[in-house]
Amino acid sequence: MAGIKDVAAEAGVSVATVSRVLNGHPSVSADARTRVLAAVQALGYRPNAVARSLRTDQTRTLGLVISDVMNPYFTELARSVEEEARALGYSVIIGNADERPDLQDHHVTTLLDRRIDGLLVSPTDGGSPRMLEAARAGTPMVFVDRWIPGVDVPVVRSDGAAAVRDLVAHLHGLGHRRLAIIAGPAATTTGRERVDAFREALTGHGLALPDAYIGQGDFQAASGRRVTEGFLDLPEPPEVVFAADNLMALGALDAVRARGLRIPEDIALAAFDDIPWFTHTDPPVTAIAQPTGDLGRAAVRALVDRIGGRPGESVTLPARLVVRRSCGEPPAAAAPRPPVNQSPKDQSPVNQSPKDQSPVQRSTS
Amino acid sequence: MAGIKDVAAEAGVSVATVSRVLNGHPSVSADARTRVLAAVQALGYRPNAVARSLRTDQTRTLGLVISDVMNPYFTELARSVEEEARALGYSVIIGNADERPDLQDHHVTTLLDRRIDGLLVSPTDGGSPRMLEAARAGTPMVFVDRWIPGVDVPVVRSDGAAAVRDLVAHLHGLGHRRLAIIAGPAATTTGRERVDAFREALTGHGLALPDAYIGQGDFQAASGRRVTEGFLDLPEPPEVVFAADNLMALGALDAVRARGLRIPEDIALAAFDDIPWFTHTDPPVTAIAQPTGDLGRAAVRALVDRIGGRPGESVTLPARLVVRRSCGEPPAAAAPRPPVNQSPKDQSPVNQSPKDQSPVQRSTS
DNA sequence: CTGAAAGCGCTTACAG
DNA sequence: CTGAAAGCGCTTACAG
Repeated sequence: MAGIKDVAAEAGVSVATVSRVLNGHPSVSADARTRVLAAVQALGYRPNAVARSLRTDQTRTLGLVISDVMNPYFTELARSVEEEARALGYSVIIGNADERPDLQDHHVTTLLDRRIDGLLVSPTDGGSPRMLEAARAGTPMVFVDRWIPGVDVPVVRSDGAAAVRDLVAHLHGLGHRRLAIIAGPAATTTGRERVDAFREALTGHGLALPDAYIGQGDFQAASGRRVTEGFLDLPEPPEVVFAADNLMALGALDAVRARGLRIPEDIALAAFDDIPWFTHTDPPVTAIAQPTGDLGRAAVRALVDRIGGRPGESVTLPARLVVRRSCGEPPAAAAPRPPVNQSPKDQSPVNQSPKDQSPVQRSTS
Repeated sequence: MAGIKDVAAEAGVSVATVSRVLNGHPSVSADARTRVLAAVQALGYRPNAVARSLRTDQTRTLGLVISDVMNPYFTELARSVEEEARALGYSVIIGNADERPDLQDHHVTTLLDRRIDGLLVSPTDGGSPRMLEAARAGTPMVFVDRWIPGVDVPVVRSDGAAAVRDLVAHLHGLGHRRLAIIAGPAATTTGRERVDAFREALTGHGLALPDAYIGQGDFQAASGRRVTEGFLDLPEPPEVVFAADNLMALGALDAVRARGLRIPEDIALAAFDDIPWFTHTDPPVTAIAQPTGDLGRAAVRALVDRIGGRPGESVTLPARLVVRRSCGEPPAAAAPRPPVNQSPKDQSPVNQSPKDQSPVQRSTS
């Protein structure tokens, strides 16, 4: 593979000059520039990014550590992150923690060893050692989706509280009174917040959230199934199961189906995180949709700001309720608060435009 | 950040000695080793992978260029690739081509600039310039899922011909005679092969595949929708639509639903590539499942072999038919050839073990 | 067993 | 505008 020396020789200049034209340095004669460019072309020369990184101390690479690639929500997040990063001249290396703190640490370590310029993390837990260390050491970093309280890093996330209130109002309007939740890990902010938002919304309607109606899941399908089975075994099973993510909703569907029960007649189901397939499940699943693409893009911009020494903006975007049929047919008129996006067509999200929504709330970290 | 010099100073040895203990070189005194290790510990030293790569000319990194991350099939493939790579001491950088040759080339270029040790590709097309160039230049490379004829690189893929025959037999047994296919891009091997296999299977039953029943899709949901609408507009619409991937099947579901038609009563649907959600769609979708995890792992092993100078084994694994209800209720007994995996429970794949299946056919490239 | 030194492929002050 | 030279953080023959 041709190196910079070969190009210099071919062009009849020094490697310094080659480097200058390659990096757009102004002081190069037109003649030299032409010859260098020709040589580059002739040899098919491509600069060695490893050597350049060592010298310049920057890799133009971002690390993204997510909790679970198999979760469509994170897949979409990863996709939008890569897009925005590419637009800004960065590559991204994805590390999949699979909801395991040890794997998360493995990826953080590997990424840091490779001297990535900045780190985007959706923490699996309260903070694995290496991750906390990275934050303390001043590595440019921003949290997406999930974050760790007390760590001074910008947070880009969505606030589902209003949507959860809409959901509970919708359920209450449908006559449901015994509502249960499949919670995510308490070690995650999203795990906690969604339960809190749900509980508060219930309180608003004079309803309680008994411990028996809080099932501990781990954001994976199997746990959704297990928890739902537990709910169904209760002397007084809930009328509604709200899964805190889409994979646990899949598990809940598995469990309900295995018992031969019908949704929503026998039990209603709703989920946090919307996905295209929810339009086509039996029945279509009522869900809370996040502006995932916007989150990914905002997170990259915040991180690139930090890398550039600027403050880096924390962003909170609203989620929204998408009503479908899994909680029961809403009465023709008179919903307590008009549910959003309840079009009869209800097109699958895959066909929609990528610009999800606009921010509702912003604050500088 | 502490460098090797700091460690050397702290331990009272030369950097050469530090390097030796870090790399497990045998000729180091026990005493020196102890002191170095203590210094490493004390300083929290981590070797700079960039510098090491420059020196050793290897990055311990694999590049994976896939056609579409948002496709659950490729997500799973990427996951298994990363797992196996990690087990073998490699990191992987994923490039998402989004079915665009120009983006594919962008990622190949970026990956090569970073001097990855080997490249795993599922080509989007007949071969973008930079990719062909990489193959010609002798970059260790292997194709997964899709490949390019005439390029001398090991291929790890699955053969769906037998499963497609099973599918057609199943459909024929159900009384269907007008069968249509939503094809993938003709520039991809999987795009072509699935149509060919379908046509041949039809011929086996004395059925033809008229041009009007071959819709040109691009493996994306929108194309599945568009093609299906075209089918439904035909004077004599097909009785069955077979989508060549799961995203186009999603689009087909959208289209059928928008027309207010029922599956399988009004039109039957089957898909290539199985996903957990197919169990819960309305109705559950009959699909052809690939041993995705096995493919990813075999591909990594083949690539690591090539990197190590060994030949690198091409592998072909069989896909299998999973019968559900989207093509009609099979007659209680007497299926023409017993469809595989038609358990009444039909558990969602998410709960199954990761070891998919064993190879049926192997050949050394 | 150990250290001084060269060198991986670049970039960038420093002179001229 | 241009080139010689230093140096980024490592690894590895080469002497000793």
